[in-house]
Amino acid sequence: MSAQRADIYQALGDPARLTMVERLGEHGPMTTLKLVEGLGMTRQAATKHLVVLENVGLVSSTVRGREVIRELRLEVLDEAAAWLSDRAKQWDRKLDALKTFLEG
Amino acid sequence: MSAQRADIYQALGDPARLTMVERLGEHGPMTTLKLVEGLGMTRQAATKHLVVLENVGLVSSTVRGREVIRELRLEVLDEAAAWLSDRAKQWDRKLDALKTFLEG
DNA sequence: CTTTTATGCAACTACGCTGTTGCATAAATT
DNA sequence: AATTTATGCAACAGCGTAGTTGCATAAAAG
Repeated sequence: MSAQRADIYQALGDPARLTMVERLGEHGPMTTLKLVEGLGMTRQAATKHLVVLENVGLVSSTVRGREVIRELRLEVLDEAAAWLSDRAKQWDRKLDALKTFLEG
Repeated sequence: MSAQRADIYQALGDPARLTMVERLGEHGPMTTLKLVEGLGMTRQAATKHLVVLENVGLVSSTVRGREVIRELRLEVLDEAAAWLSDRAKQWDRKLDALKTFLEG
């Protein structure tokens, strides 16, 4: 149902996580420490946010030596964006038709 | 910053609220009681969700007699969808350029 | 080999969110 | 006028989330 669907928007619905997503989109894959810079929170807090993003598939991680590289999964973000766009368009037509029906 | 931005996705990030948005999009404006049908929760719980949706501008309400009619604000939903779409496209180009740069 | 760096895991606190019940109000209905 | 219907408001419980600190580990650097 809408449960899984909602999870992605919930993941995006936190300022810290949205900022992380933006950073990954603007500058490409990076480590946890790079991501946490300027966020005003500890590394552990940031890690938790990254786990949330990973659980919904928005971010993937690769271990490289002692580092963990986090990467934005654009396909997933794109799918989430497209779903909203499609619904918005679809409902626009539907509600428009409903409106003209009620008026006419 | 991303705080206000995140609020909209957080509002969408709950199964009950997302279902309400879908219902409003599919069937047009309706009362709280119509909206709560089949959601498996009390009217009061549903009202709280509707307040959340209203606070971020996704839903507006009109009092008609003893009823309150809730309506989906498509412009706001559309804006939220467009923002995600735009970012997804923008980052796709950016990360693609970064990738070919690193490879080449 | 010692030290620094990057990270994970666990326990704990604080707070907010979701949902409930109970009561009050005000508009339709009969 | 009495009843039903649609709603709001407030207090409360439960639970999850966001954040912290502290300790452990393992790779890189010196």
